[in-house]
Amino acid sequence: MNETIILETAFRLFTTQGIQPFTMDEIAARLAISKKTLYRFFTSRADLVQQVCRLVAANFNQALEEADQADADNLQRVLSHMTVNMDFCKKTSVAFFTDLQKHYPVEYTHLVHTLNNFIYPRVLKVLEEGIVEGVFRGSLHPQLVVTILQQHIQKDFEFAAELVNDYSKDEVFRQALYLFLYGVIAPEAIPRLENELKKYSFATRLAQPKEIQQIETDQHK
Amino acid sequence: MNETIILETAFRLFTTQGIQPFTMDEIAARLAISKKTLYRFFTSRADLVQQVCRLVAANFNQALEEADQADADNLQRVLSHMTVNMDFCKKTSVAFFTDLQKHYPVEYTHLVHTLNNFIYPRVLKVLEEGIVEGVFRGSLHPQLVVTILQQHIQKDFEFAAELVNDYSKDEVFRQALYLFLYGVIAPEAIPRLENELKKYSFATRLAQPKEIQQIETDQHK
DNA sequence: GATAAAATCGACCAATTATGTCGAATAGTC
DNA sequence: GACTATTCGACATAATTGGTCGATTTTATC
Repeated sequence: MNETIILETAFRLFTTQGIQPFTMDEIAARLAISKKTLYRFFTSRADLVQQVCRLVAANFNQALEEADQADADNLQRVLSHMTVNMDFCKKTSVAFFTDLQKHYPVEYTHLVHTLNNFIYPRVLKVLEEGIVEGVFRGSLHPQLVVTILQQHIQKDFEFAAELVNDYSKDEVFRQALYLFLYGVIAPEAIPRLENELKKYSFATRLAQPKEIQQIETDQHK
Repeated sequence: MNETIILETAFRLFTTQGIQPFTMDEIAARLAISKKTLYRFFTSRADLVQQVCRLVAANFNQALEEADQADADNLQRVLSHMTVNMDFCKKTSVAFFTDLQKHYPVEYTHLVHTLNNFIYPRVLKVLEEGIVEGVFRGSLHPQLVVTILQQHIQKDFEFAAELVNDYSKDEVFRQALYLFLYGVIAPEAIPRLENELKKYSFATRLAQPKEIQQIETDQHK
């Protein structure tokens, strides 16, 4: 048994289903190891949680850096940044954050701070450059917009968690994304935006039943 | 404060986020009442859980009865039954069932039994009639198919919960639904099925971004 | 507005549950 | 077979949570 396997298992369980449902006994049982072994690699539960948080942050940053690698203009960059963020929100259960906030408040604050510091400076920079370039509306106050965006995403995240009922998480984030993009884009750049969005439509379209498209085609015959 | 409000709050919290995350203190706090008041309406936590389960069952049955009201043939009935079931799966968090199974095993068994008894006899009857009518394949063993269906849905439910990551719950259940429908339908009734499915497409289409449709239309200009 | 009854509060206790420890057992190496 | 490294799971201790109860507030009635 090694540290990586334990950490990755904990990461998967915690981020998808929350921290509290998994006791140290439970985790050890799932890995088919004893608690003693578990405590050999992680000095305490708090230690395990902290390392999972680091992994969360590292993954998020890595996704952003990969997005940055691509040769892209400012419109494309803001889109890819937002997509990374959206995917992160979809992948991560709110339970993870609520459990973290309640039981490891310091760690929670730190993680949120870290995540924000990864994405918002990037978005800010791209917004500022894009405004100069004319792709985003000149009336935008970039710093303020980024702060507001930060608030909105947090709310959407909580909202999506409670409303899995009627709308899919997917749809909530997609709508919020569009709201933001059309909110910042300069009117004359709208066609460009829609063209860029089309490139992303493949990913979002996975959620659309092929059967129905088929049926419609049949109808048109 | 009255019993209904408490019960409905607990119902909403439990079914969407699981039972264990909500202590009696937490529930009381959310309702802005004291524990004493809470215990005036529900003699124990087990009592509250039990009543929530009854409400779950009642809602499920009501949805099925409403579906039965409509004047429909056997194909339409099987579709509406399956849709009710699918919606129920989408609305209800797995955490609710896993918590129930672990901490209130008797209640769990009873609820599952009750839910199954609501839906599967209905599906069985419609399948049997539909086979005679020729809308479903004559080679089907209805009783066996229903039992298998029951197993499959349970698995899909667990699966959907773990994979919220990459696919939306929506899509998992939709694919499973199509798999079942095309699995039982008689080849000659496929056009009818596809026609019926089209009526449901509105509901499933909510998940499709209007913007993208718009963009596509623009492209075609 | 005085009095009684009903409802509410939240501190408290007891029981459950979880974390973290430790001696014993097992596996591997020379 | 002796020595080391690793694993096991029972157990003690700490933390959490279900459930109780007297004190207090609110409501109803005269």
